[in-house]
Amino acid sequence: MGTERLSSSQDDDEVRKGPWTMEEDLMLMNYIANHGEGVWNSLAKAAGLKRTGKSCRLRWLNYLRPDVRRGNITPEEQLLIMDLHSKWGNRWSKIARQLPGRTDNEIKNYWRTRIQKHIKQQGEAERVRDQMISIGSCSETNYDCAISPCNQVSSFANVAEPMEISHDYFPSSQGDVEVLGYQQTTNDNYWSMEDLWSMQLLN
DNA sequence: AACTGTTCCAACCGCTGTAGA
DNA sequence: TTCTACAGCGGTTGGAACAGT
Repeated sequence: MGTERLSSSQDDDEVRKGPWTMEEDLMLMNYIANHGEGVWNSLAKAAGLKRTGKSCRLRWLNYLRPDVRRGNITPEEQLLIMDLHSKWGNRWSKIARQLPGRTDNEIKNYWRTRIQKHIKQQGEAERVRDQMISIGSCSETNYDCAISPCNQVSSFANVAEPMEISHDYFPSSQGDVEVLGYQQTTNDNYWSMEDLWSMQLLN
């Protein structure tokens, strides 16, 4: 990324990398508006862009396409992503096709950031639990550590590959709770929604 | 205000599948 | 059958933006 090159007479023949400039965007948009999409390598040359066809394709599909929607993934979309991911795993493009205007890249990024957050949170929770168990101070009445299903679905490190068991990623944001129509009302719930998903999938 | 850590996402890379010669 | 070019996909990374101290 940080490899963006400023144009110079020496670099004129080189392939540009890095962030797209407004001028490049306009060139690509104008060309496609006039000629339509085509073979991307020749399109890049014909449009006068010093980019690879691959780069042009990616820029168009993920950013410039008129019907592309970015940001503000709705709770409904969240739910659909979760559902489809449980069926198909990391088939981002397949999932994206079910969400009009969304790109595989965006869904992939969205998923990854959620997962990474969850790995961290769960990892910390497990470490605390382990410590509590090891010192024998785990209360049966107010702490869910003893037989927590979190210990069965060990971590997202495992989930990353076989995503089929990944429903336990449910983030704890309010929107998700609304989507689920399920709310944990007290702190003595032994099974979180994450855990319920895990159990369902393990069965 | 300055610094540091974290999050998010645009873009790249490498690989695979497919079509055509 | 093999080779080449291209499209498409999923994984990864770099850095800007943001949040916290």
